[in-house]
Amino acid sequence: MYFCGSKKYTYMSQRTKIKALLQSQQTDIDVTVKGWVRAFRSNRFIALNDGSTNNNIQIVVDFENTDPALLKRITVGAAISVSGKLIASLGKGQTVEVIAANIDILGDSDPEKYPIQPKKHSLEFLRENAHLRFRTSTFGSIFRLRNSLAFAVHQFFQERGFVYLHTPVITQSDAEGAGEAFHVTNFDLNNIPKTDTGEVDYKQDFFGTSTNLTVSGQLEGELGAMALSDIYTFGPTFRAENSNTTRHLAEFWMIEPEVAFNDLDDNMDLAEDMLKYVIKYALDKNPDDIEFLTQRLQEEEKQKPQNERSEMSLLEKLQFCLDNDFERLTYTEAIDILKESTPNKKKKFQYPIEGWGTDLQSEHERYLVEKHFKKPVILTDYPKAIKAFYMRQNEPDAQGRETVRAMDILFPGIGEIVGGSQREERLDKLEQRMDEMGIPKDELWWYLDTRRFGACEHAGFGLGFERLVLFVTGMGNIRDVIPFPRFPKNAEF
RNA sequence: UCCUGAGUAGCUCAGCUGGUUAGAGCAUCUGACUGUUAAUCAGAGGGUCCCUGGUUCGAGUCCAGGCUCAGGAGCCA
Repeated sequence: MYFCGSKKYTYMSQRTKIKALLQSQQTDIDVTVKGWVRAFRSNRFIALNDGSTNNNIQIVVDFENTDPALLKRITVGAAISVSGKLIASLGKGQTVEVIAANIDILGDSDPEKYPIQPKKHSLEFLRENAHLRFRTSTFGSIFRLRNSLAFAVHQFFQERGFVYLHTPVITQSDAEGAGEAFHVTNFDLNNIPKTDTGEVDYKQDFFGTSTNLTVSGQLEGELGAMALSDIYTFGPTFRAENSNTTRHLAEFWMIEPEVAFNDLDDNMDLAEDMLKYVIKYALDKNPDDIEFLTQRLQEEEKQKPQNERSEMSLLEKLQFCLDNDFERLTYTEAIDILKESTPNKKKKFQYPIEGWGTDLQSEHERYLVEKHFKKPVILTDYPKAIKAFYMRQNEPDAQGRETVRAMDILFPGIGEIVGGSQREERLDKLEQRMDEMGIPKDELWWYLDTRRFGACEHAGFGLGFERLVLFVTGMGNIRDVIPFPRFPKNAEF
């Protein structure tokens, strides 16, 4: 426990973290190190890890002069404390090692029962052991990177004077229509109060109304931006969609900046700057983890046929992303490119491009990003009919086609990582659109008030944090980049 | 939710057209060895073949239904 007060507490009693030991310029010094045993070889060499880095420190045990009963308890997964001398390593493979003078077993780990072995495990198996998977090199690296990215997000916005706004997790309506919401209720589900007409009587529920978990903080975010100018949210978001993919979670973290007086171009600049900033931060802060995951991905790609392997390594992909401007084009331009594309002409698309107005399929987005431009792409000005009610309407073009000021950022291997728009600030246009789409205006009276009192141009976007972590770690399944994933048929841990 | 594939030892997997006692590598245990890096060598233990039902003299294998997982699609971030 760490207390603030008149007395000073050291919260790491004489323990040196392994990251610091491995970087130590000094040798022949006495140290104490604590961690979990990753491997114990030849009764002599302990690979010890404490999570401060993906590298282990080697502990050398004088087994001939150590109690055999103690040696038997140095098993994979055990927590131990070692004090001894840090020396330049006598063997190859590491620069320094600790010659153990004293070893304490802090917590035993029964080798017959401990599931994590010093070998390759499948990601599926580790997902079933999510409580222990932090102890593997891969997941250690993933969650250190996730931490760095989260911190970098805050630092990016804080440096620019944004206000971190906490939007509610429990909301009254699913007005945005951004997917199915989870209901929140305090009713006894075996005895739900009904009205005379047989409908659920929400008046008797905790909030006196039907409530659910938030599907987006955007609408509340806009309220903040209409006074604080520049805000962002960063919190959990919930969707009850029955999505079974490598890119969807029922509980995920979303970053949603909302900026007054910004138009769509400003919005795109902000999103691109932010993505580059946080990726650069991760590269600078966690080079060892990126390096490890780069190698992991290379090993994994060796299993694939040649034509499915990616041209760039993970490290190269991240660097490439920093060094190049994202390609910006309109939906209409994208349709023209797709129409003229080889796969479309050769009828290789499962959904051929037939005309203007329908939404792009995953295969089309992948073609644009991975084959045509070979870099991140920002698509703008989508057809009005396929986008949300709050997006600002453009003037119809010469052919009478109606679009809105939307933007989607598409990343290689991930697809849509950011979705955003300039918002419709004109009350009449907004109300008309809500009527057309059947959005209840009375429930959103507070949202419409921002258009009644001091409305102004503004824009924002939503970034799926796990999709960003997917990209930076090079992992293939979104369930592996959040500590305890929530998805259909699974809420374990 | 749809399509495809999978479920066999703690893990990763093999098991052919149904046929005695279901196999391998790694892990574990015992012993040997001791500057190892996925240590090595010898031996041992370890199975509800996902579940339920069916066909058959006989089912890990065939059929039906279900459950779970993976990949792809849809929805989206």
